[in-house]
Amino acid sequence: MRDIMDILKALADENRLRSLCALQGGELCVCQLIALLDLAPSTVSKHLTILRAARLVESRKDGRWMYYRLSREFETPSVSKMLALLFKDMNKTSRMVEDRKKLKRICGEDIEKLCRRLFCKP
Amino acid sequence: MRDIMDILKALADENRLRSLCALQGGELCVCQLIALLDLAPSTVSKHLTILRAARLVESRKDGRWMYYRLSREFETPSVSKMLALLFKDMNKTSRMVEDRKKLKRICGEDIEKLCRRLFCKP
DNA sequence: CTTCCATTTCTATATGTGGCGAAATATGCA
DNA sequence: TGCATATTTCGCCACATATAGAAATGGAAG
Repeated sequence: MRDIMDILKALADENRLRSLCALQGGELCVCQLIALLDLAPSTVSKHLTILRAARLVESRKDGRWMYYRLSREFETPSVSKMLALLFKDMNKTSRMVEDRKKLKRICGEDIEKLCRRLFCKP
Repeated sequence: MRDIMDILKALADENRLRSLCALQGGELCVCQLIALLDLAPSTVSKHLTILRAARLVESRKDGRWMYYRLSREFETPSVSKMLALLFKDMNKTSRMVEDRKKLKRICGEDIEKLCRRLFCKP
């Protein structure tokens, strides 16, 4: 029950849903999600912590960058199917159509450059 | 997107989930849900308003009593399937097992008597 | 028409949550 | 070692939300 509530609470935020949807295309670095959501790094990090606590995403560290991806194994098969159904509806929304376009641009960019741009350096 | 968020936010509360699960067995009067959840009438009423706004439940008035039931038609077929999967997991939790027992007792009682007992009358 | 009463609406309050900025952490590189 | 930097943690604030109690609502019954 606690697990189910954690999952449902994790899903009940627009920016976390956007993050999950973005990860459908494969793993993303935190800075890419920051660029997508247009939120402070600390805020995005917090959201990702919540998603990971609910076991909806997994992370791996590669050098200076932390990559997040959708979990391979979910709490129960039901959760996996629920998420698939949720994505089916979500992916149709105009918000997600926009996000996919934005993400395409972000992923086309070199991560080093993206980070420099994000943190406003000379 | 707004609709999806309304549904997910409605699901992200334990007492609202308990209400939905309870309604799997058929419609219930507000006072029966009050007895099940053991919350103030105004609180339960608010929860039901949120569930109805998300179109997860429908209501019908019968005399002095208001009955709630799960919606026949959901926003999209995905929502209906999602809910079925959610119930599948939820119904296994000890909380829901308890609730089903409690509900059986509540439904065995006459509604008039239940209400009198709830509002502590002589 | 008045009273009763199940439910809802209104008001107040306490707790939870999303957001940011600053400081801490951890990693790569010179 | 020491510096640069991507991410997380911490502290705080604003706002949302769950809750209860009081007052309002709208049928039922007399």
